[in-house]
Amino acid sequence: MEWTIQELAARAGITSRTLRHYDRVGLLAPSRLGANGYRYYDLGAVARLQRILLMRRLGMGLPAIAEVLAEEVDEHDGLRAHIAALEEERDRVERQIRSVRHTLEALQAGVEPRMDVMLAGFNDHYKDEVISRWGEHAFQVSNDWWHGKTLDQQLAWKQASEDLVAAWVAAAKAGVSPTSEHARSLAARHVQWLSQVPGTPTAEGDRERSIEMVKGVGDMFVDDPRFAGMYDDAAGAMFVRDALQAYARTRM
Amino acid sequence: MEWTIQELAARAGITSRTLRHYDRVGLLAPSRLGANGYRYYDLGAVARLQRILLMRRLGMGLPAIAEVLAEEVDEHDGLRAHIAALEEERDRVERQIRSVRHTLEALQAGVEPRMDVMLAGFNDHYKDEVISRWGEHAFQVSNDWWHGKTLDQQLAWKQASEDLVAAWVAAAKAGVSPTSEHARSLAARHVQWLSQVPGTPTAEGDRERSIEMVKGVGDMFVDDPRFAGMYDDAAGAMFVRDALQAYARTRM
DNA sequence: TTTGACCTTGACGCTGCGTCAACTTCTAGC
DNA sequence: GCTAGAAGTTGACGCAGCGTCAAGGTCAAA
Repeated sequence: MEWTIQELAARAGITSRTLRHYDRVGLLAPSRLGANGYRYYDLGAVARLQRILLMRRLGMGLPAIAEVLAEEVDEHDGLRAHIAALEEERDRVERQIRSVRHTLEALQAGVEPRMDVMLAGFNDHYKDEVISRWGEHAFQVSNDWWHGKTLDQQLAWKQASEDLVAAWVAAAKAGVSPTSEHARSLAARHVQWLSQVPGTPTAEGDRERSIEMVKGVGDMFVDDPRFAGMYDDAAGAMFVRDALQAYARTRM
Repeated sequence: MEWTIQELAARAGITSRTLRHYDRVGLLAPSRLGANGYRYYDLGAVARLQRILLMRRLGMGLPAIAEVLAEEVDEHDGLRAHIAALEEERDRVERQIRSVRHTLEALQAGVEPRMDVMLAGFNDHYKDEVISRWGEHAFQVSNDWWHGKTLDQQLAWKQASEDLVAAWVAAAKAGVSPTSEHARSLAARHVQWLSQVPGTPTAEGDRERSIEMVKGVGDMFVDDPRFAGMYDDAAGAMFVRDALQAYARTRM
């Protein structure tokens, strides 16, 4: 028994283009090639195609399927790995749903859903940076913490951050010295504010790493262009940095 | 305040390539274009970019985002539609997980996980065809029914289908007439077998549509190349068709 | 022999950028 | 003022998995 490309395609519920594609990428060659160039498929090819389509329906990529068919990988293990990947995908979509719902709620409450730039390091957006700066664990914990808050709690946190920024800006404009008592109290407030977030060294009582983190946060104000918009001039950012560093050196 | 492309990119946690892309596709143009061709972005552009990134993080496509920003679509409605789409995606992944788990079980039980071709019309693979032939409802119901069965039940169903095919083949080879009593009893058994599946007209007691369906199933044996492999020759398929049609005409 | 269905090989399109390549322009230190 | 290096620009290809023409050769039935 032998089938033409269209017959096999109809039988399998796919198009002939797909079969040509599989031929081209080496996934499924026809069992016979006519003198006219026509592709003919026998039972063995049909069986192989069925395995391919089975795996494809399960969402596997063609290279992965090719690997399995080449028996480089055990089929059971391949499927198990695939289940794990699917579960992760489902969880990702779950999180997205929660996130969009949250956004919608915030919009309906008349609040800007965009998180404040001072949250840098504590949301998904800055995930990579947080991980590289404070480790995977810190991201996981702080991210879960943030998403576990109610909208009201998030608003309170946002308000606190805005108050803090306003205080910093006012002090900078007033020409206060970074080592003055006022600057130190602002820095203390800043550290206090940061230590609310679980996963940070400060929250975990790790003094050595807390000091490093506070210094690092100070540097970010000057070095990181994402913070550039927060102050009218570079001097403001430098003031915050210097105040935080002085605090870290002498009060922590 | 104004930023260069790199500054804005760093601020937003994306690359300059992305910003150029957004410019090219008309999603976000720079607020100013230098005489040297450099792109400069102001606060308005930053705000627009933040809205873009917010929506993108929610998984929306760029054209959809552009629509929202063009205010052709209400933002709330857009998000609600997006939530619905995400929920559907999550459910789809859910179903996939169940399907793969099922496949793995079947493999471990030493059973071929590929459903029998006689199930055509009652599994995902033939979804489009079932829907076009018997409607969306039939697909939903029969698909849920199939996936709700245990492995043992599926195996029993599969065995019954194989017995039925064997009986048909034997009768065809024996040269039985399609209108003979033997052929009629086989047809009755076939209809009985099909009526187990909820969602079919037969199972739902719709006599008119049952007759149509049985005739249609008969036609499929001859017209549909997916059934071609079930019998050694075209005569076998024609025998099954004729027997089913005779049964539908006289006994239903 | 014609007609229409089916076969072939290109080649572009889609999504959202990543990643060279080749070239110009700005910035900072000497 | 010079020069190095960082940053800017516009192409253009690549990715996954085919869909979808285009242009032409082949086959089966009337």
